[in-house]
Amino acid sequence: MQIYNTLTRRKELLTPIEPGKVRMYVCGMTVYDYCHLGHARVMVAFDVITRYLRSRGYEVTYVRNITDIDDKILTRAAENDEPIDALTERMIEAMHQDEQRLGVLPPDQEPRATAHIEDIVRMVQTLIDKEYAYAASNGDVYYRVRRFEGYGKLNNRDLDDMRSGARVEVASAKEDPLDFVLWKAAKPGEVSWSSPWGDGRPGWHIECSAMSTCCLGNTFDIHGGGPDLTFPHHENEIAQSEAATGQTYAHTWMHAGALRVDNEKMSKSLGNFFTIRDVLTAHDPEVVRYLLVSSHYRSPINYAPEALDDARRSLERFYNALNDVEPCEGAVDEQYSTRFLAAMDDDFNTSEAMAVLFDMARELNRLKAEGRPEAGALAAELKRLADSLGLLGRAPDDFLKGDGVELPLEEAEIEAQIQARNDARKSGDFAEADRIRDALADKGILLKDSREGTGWTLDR
RNA sequence: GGCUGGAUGGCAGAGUGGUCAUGCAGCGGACUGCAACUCCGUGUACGCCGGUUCGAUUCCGACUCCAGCCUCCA
Repeated sequence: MQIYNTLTRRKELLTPIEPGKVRMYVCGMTVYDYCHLGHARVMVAFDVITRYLRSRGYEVTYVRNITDIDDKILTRAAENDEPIDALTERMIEAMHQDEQRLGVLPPDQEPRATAHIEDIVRMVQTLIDKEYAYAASNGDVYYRVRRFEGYGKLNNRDLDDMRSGARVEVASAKEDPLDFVLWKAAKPGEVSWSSPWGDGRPGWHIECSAMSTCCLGNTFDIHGGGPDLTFPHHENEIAQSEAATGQTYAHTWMHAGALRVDNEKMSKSLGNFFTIRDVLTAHDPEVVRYLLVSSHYRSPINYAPEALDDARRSLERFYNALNDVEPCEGAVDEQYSTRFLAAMDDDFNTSEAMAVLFDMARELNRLKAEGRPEAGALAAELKRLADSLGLLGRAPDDFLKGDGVELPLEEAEIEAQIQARNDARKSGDFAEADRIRDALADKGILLKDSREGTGWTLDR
């Protein structure tokens, strides 16, 4: 199993600290708003990674945090005139719904920053004791970046290069402009926790260091996140954790590619984002997931409605192939799983893995056409492999007939029309038969004649 | 300016030093009453200029362009 490591900028063999076990931490959401497709991409990417590693026999402990205290949360709660807890609970629940609809399995642990204040304070104190941090005159505690030798190693960045670009903060209490905040002093009336340095709240980076260490130990196997977290967030995490523990923080750093719109990153600050829930009102969740899985996790994906149409047509191909086959036990040509595993073992190459699945679908269609009994075993194998990508888990009919989407006609009415058309066909009245078919097609019901009879699918 | 990636056929998107990615769309054929589904067949694709090589889309160098990070962002 090879994985691309952002830290070393090359693929490396996965060698878990504890044989057979993988401990993974992924930076999660700041819960002040609904998740957008960029978030979906990260969730799905690490969901596939987790599913696949498990299917390969690894015992994975997947931790993804929730940032439930932060400036943006305070601002939004104030704007809404809503208690902070109410806002964050609402958004967490929405996030769980979104995930669940996208077929993302819950992480094993979902620590919240506000539940780990003690751990955070303890880590800040350790950093102060080791002189990697200092309490400033304004009540903030800062990390002394220049004291940490390895600073910049994740991003291959030189401190002096950064310095020229760093903004000069007006009246800063920092010793050095590069220093970043570990603990923020509370302004009057703000939500706060008490600490040796006065009332305040944690800085953003420290919570991840504290919670990951807390849940997974000083050193763990994989640390992941979105593409925009490499700097400064992950760089700062390394500085905090390695200074505090004196040990390597994470072995492998994994970053998902950006989700773009019109060739620009989808992000809240650019305001060009689509929320997951909005997209799901018009598109089947599995179609959205398919779009996210069909590209390699590190490549950028350009979001466009046409891309979703393509994704839907591709899934239709799979479900058409799986339709009218009862999956069952049986021998299957091993080349499929061999190729699939080889692709996935190479840094989770889902695109290549999908190509194998399409080959299986073609073969399945052939077997079906010939009425061969091996079709059932091949269908089962196709579903089994696709399951490690979180795809093709439904009954084909559910997907092809809309699954929950409101139908333009009652099912019984559709069946009645099909019966009427078949009667017309039998009596040679093809004009009437075609009229019925066209009328149904106008409503989005597409008919398919086969040896077994006439079926239908919903055209979305 | 610094640091990362990237540029592949109509579109999306893998990959490889010399025979097929794959999907969608298109075209031809089969099946069908006609369609749909499906099957078979089908495409002078690898940004530009040099270099290495018997041979480069694939390796090396320059160039152009695109994106991300350098500020909160997944």
